[in-house]
Amino acid sequence: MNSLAALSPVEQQKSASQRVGDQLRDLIASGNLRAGERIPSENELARALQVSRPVVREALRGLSMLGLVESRQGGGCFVTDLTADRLLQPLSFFLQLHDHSLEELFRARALIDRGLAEDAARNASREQIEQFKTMVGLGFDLVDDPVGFRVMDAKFHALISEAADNSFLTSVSQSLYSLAMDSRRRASEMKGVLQQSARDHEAIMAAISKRDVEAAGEAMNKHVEHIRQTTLMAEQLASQSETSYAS
Amino acid sequence: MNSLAALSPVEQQKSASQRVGDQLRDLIASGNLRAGERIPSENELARALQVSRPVVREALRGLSMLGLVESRQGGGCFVTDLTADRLLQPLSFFLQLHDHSLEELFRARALIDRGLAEDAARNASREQIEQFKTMVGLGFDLVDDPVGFRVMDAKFHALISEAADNSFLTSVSQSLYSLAMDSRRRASEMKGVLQQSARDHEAIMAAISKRDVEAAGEAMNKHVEHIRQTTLMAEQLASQSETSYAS
DNA sequence: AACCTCCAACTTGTAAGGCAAGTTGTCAAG
DNA sequence: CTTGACAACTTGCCTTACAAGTTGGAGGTT
Repeated sequence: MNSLAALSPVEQQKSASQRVGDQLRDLIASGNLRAGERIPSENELARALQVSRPVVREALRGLSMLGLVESRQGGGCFVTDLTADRLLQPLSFFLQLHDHSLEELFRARALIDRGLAEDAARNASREQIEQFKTMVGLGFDLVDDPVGFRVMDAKFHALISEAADNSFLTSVSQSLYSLAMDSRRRASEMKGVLQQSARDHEAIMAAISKRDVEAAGEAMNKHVEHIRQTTLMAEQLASQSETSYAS
Repeated sequence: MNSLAALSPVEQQKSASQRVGDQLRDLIASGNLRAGERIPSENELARALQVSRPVVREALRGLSMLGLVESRQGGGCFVTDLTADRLLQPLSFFLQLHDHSLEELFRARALIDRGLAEDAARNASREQIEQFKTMVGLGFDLVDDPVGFRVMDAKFHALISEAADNSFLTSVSQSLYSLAMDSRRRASEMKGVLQQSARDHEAIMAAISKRDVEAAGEAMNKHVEHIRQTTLMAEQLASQSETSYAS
């Protein structure tokens, strides 16, 4: 019998600033510190927590990088609005790092948007379906106006999220959407791309208005697949011209 | 014409520690600092960047909270392994904060796990399918051992994630999984629940081994639906006994 | 009395120095 | 060759100090 198995790892107590940061984070999570609220000054916190000001500062800086708080010189430190895109910003670094996972992200978006479209087909109100119809009509008018189309496209996806009524999935979907936006911008300049998107939107709208859950999911799946293909194509073209420029 | 329109917002220069943090983060993102690599000491960085040591410390602390670096007292500061679950840890706070209704989270998990099961059916290797089979067999032996079954269950879902080979979705799925774990613990004590889960696992495994993508997704969907029902039921029972105790 | 100006107090940003605690590599003794 | 202790280095934490920005109120003006 190995006596090593009986040994518990040495309790590595976290650093003081880590503990302070955790406490403040829990205060925010539990609602004791609400969005926009002012946080006691660094000196007050230091006195209250029996630590030095640098410790408090490091903790606040950490929370600031996580998007939980925001400090204004001379003004004090405040809890941010705690919106989804702010809190999910570290996510974009993760994507930047593992950039080989573009395929993964498109797959994720396909899954999630398919689900959102299904739920939209289940829950959409009369007014929302009317909005879908006007948007689809508008889309066909904007196939030669990339900027205008992208604005409409964002609203279209937002409306689906709204109809699906799932704030968590909406947050994730929007993060994925905005992450691919730079690449998408290039792709939307290409010929025929927006035409295809307009047709896709029409198919999605038709399925939702008919309350056909499965068809809505399937149409959205195809839409994301089209976006994936054209976006990757645009990326390839961009990197090719880049290398030819470098050589 | 409004002359205000010509004014650009005051260039609010970020704080020094923020800039230092951004620089280090970019070094990591660009691969100049690789996973596990040692970061120059705080004093060296301070000299190199022409700032004071507290500034460097705050930057490193921020990156540490983001899960990018890890400092050991006396040992130095190192880039972490940069695994997905470490980098996506802020996500669990986000889930905790916006207490999205349990319904939303279950719906999200249903969507994502359905997709993972579909991809697992597409990609699973021979060895992984063998592992699935042994796990399913083990599951039926553990229907009277809630603790053992939960361990197996976690491995089962982890294996699906592994087979699906999508680190992003895996992280989200695991976050959702562990988030509902406390509630799940209660539910798994109930009669028949684990029996149903074992049968669900069998159906999922069968679909995957047959490479039936759609059936795998459908089986997983039903599985999550069963989990949802029994978990919510257990929650209700718990809250009922709680109120009766309080009165 | 209402309003404006200015300043003092407060808050965050940054710098510098110092000591404690932990790790690591080296070097000498066994 | 192994082992032990020591020295150098590194992070953790504290203190003090000043710069830069914000805020609110005192005091004078209208």
